Parts: sequence; structure tokens; C-alpha cells
Amino acid sequence: MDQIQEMSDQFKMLGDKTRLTILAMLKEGALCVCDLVGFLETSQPNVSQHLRKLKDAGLVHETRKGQWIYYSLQIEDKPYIGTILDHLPSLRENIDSIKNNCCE
Amino acid sequence: MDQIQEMSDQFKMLGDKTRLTILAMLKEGALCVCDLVGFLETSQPNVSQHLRKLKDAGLVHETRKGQWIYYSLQIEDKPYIGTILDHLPSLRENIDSIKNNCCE
DNA sequence: TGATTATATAATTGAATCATTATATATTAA
DNA sequence: TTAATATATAATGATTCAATTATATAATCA
Repeated sequence: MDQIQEMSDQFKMLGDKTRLTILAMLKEGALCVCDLVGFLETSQPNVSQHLRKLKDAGLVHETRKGQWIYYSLQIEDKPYIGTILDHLPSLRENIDSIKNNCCE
Repeated sequence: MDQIQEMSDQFKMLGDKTRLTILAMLKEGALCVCDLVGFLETSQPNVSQHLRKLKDAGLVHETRKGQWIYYSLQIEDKPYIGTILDHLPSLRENIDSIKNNCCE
């Protein structure tokens, strides 16, 4: 598949508010699904399905810790994605206030 | 509208192969619609409608010169868009070979 | 083991999006 | 002023996509 097609497929991943918010949250560090659901105003299955797309696109990866699954960014070797995430507003404070309400 | 929403709307513009190719072409300089149609493998109305979306999103602007309308990038004040376009493959040679076949 | 919690997957619906076809507008040329 | 060219807009059909609802899997806890 040609390069422009590949790039547009990746931008398609960023072209959704829920997914872009997930990436902005993961910029601050790994989070479990329940933390993401707690912050995003949508259902758990919806979050899971967006995470699946981000994983298929190679933008995040998962690690299970007991009953929780933590997601984190996988954006090495994707230089312009890093630049984009740098321009997303910081959600650190929002995350601090919800983190570990559900897990650990 | 919040910032992440605005950003995801812009990425939606980049998340289509035809539109991303148009932007890659305009990176090399202004082009008229017929030049774009000559290179992209799709119809004139399709190109016009994609240009309309790009214009509405504030990514391009138009200048009429006689019966031709030239489009060019409008990406000052959009720093990460510039970075992205830098990472698109160069289409200079392709453009040189089709430029002005239809206009001037 | 059975119940509970965390997460994923499947099925469905409705909305958004892309491409095509047809038509309209605007400019230039005869 | 009529014809031709360049471009835009409108209408339609088909596909894609996001969100919901329902169900399945996997891990922990009692």
C-alpha cells in the first residue's frame, strides 16, 4: 500500500474526538480501561472498540495486570505522530483526579 | 468548541487519501482544479467537493485567474499541520509532468 | 466452586461520508 | 450573443463508521 494511503489511514484514527482524547490521556502515562471509561463520557464497550482500532493501527499496546488491562502509547518510529500529540492540550490534572478510582 | 474536537475535525480532513494527496500536491505550490483532476484518478466534481471541505476547514484558499481557479495551502498558524505535510512524500516530479496541460 | 469485576466481542441501528451522475454558474472565445 | 471550457453545486446511492445493546471471556474473591 502506498505511503499516502498509510498516512491517511493513521489520520483517520486521529479524526475522532474519543480516540484523540484517549491518546491525549495516554500521553501522561499508561492507563487501564476503567480509568479511560471514567473520564470519557461514553460506555465501556465504546472505549474498548476504539482501543481496538488504535491497537490495530499500531498506536497503542496493552499489558494485562491481573484483572486490569493497561494501555500505553506506541509511537516510537512515528515522528509526526509525536509532534501531533505534543500539540494536544494536557489532561494531566483531569487524569490525576480520576486515576485509580477503579483499579489497584 | 473545545480544542480536541477542533483538532480531530482537522485530522478528519487528512484522513482521506484524495484530500491528503491534494495537500501533498499543493505543498509544491498553487494549482488549478484541472491540474488536480489531471493527476488524481477521480472525477472533477469529486475533486471540487474535496476542495470545498478543505476550504471550509481553513486548510486551503482559492484565487480566480480568468476561467481558472487556483488553490493553495493556508497553513500558517497551524504548526502541526506544517509538520505533517513535511512528512508527506514529494510529488514534485509528478506535478511537473502534468502542470499546465490544461490551463494557461 | 460460584459470584463479582474488568474487559472484549458481536449484532444492530442510525448517521456520516464518499463517489457518481446530473445540472448550474461563470468566464472566455468565436 | 452563442458555444465552449472550467468549476461548483445538488441529488442520489452505496459504503463506512460510531454508538448502543447484548453477550462472552477472563481474572479475582468469597
